[in-house]
Amino acid sequence: MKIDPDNKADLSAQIAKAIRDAIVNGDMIVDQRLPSEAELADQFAVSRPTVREALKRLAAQSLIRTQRGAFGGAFVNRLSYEEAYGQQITTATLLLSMNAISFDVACEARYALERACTPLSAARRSADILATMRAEIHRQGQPGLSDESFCASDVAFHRALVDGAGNPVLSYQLAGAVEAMQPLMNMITFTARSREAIIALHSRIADALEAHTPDAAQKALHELEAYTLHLGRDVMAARNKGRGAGQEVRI
Amino acid sequence: MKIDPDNKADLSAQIAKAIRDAIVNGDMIVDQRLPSEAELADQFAVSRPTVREALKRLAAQSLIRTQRGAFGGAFVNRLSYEEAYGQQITTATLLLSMNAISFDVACEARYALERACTPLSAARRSADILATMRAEIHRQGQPGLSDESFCASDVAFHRALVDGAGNPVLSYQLAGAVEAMQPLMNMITFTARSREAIIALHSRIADALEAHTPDAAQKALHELEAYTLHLGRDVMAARNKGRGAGQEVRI
DNA sequence: GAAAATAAAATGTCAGACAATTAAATGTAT
DNA sequence: ATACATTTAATTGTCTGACATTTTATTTTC
Repeated sequence: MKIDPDNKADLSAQIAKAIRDAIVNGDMIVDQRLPSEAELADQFAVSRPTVREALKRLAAQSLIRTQRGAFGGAFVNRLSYEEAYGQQITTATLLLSMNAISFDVACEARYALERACTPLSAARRSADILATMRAEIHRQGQPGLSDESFCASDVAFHRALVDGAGNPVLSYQLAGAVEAMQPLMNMITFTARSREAIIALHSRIADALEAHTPDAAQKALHELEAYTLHLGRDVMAARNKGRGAGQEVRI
Repeated sequence: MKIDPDNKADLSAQIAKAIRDAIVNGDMIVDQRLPSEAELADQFAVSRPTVREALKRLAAQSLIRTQRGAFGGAFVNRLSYEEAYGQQITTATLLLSMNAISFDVACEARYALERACTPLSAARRSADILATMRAEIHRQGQPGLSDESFCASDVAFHRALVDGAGNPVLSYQLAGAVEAMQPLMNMITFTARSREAIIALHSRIADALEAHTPDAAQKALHELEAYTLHLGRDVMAARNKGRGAGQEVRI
């Protein structure tokens, strides 16, 4: 791992890469202690600040954690689901916000992913998950609920649908997708009219899961996608009126 | 953004968070230049090495890029699909390799995600994608192909299936899932026997996409999942023989 | 034997310097 | 006047050395 060819790229980036490779390849295992900063500086023949920059890069990716004091140091970190969730959401959010993604594409991806979970959720949905969904539906029907709160509840509902599949890997993968698209979806829920229709479809989905009828859930989800797409296009059209723009939108 | 309360956490982490928030919230837009390291050190009332550590953290997440020389500096980076892919794959790989994920759970998640793409792929599959799939199938049938090469080809085939949906957001979301599970899948393709069955199912999937028959593709994918699961369980059983272990496995 | 003081090891932070790189500004020759 | 070379200034990259802070192990003291 100590190799460091004499190319002219950032030393700290090269060192970070060497250590990252060692971790990903399994040469260093979870909770293993890295050499101290001073020792690493020696090994790589660089100064301590350079080593520190490399370590901060790894820390930013949750690959290592550091502990101060005697017998402290940098340790290979076990990447938890929570940390991975967070990174996933940040990355997905930035990807969507920085690149002109058409509403259609984002919407399609979101519902395609959710449909992947629906059969599993219908088979396994726990009483807990169902209760969450019912509670969110009830909340969405409250008069005077702000747009932000409605959207947050919408996200919570869809997350429950995903979590209902009882597969943590799926939940991890989809959390980013669903949460990152919230700002996009926010735009289309500002009328009381659309809320009613959305709530009705949410109820149908919850009913279908409760009845263990995946096809019915799938159908309701498809209708929700079509309705969302329809509303989204209306909003886009209104937005772009007089601007002559296409469907591309910066969220 | 300059605020920095006097809590006792790492200064560089706090500064990184402040800048990251500014970027995520849209206070700083793509390609905008950050103040120079010296200016940031002034603003946050810390030393330049501390600022640099913060910037390296952000660079590790592809949030900024730096340029040397006059009129250089740190700039907000447009997160590209490629960079996001890479991070996704790294994160997913570590998540799976560091946490004891049962083969069943990983397998289920992978095929659930792929099934989400299949209807779209069947509707839109380009000649290009079909050609890729056919080429990979042909490659998989070559005698003397190493296990590693077979697995790489398998991954390429499944990526083509995903990319066939023609939705970059979906491709991004699934790239990590599919690639991260490669090591898991590697274990189950070491017999010539299983290769034949897998190739046959790949062909059926390609045929179904070409014929625009999503149901047939879905059915073949289901069978592939069942077969994969079956093989995987055999491998697990053989592995754990005499160890009295459960199904959990460290990849 | 228990509590307090001490020592040691490590990360966190700072200050100041120099090297390397890059684009703009300036100068020079054709 | 234009093309090319030189200088200059700004900025990141790196180094050295020091001190502060935190944490654990050890030693001392009662």
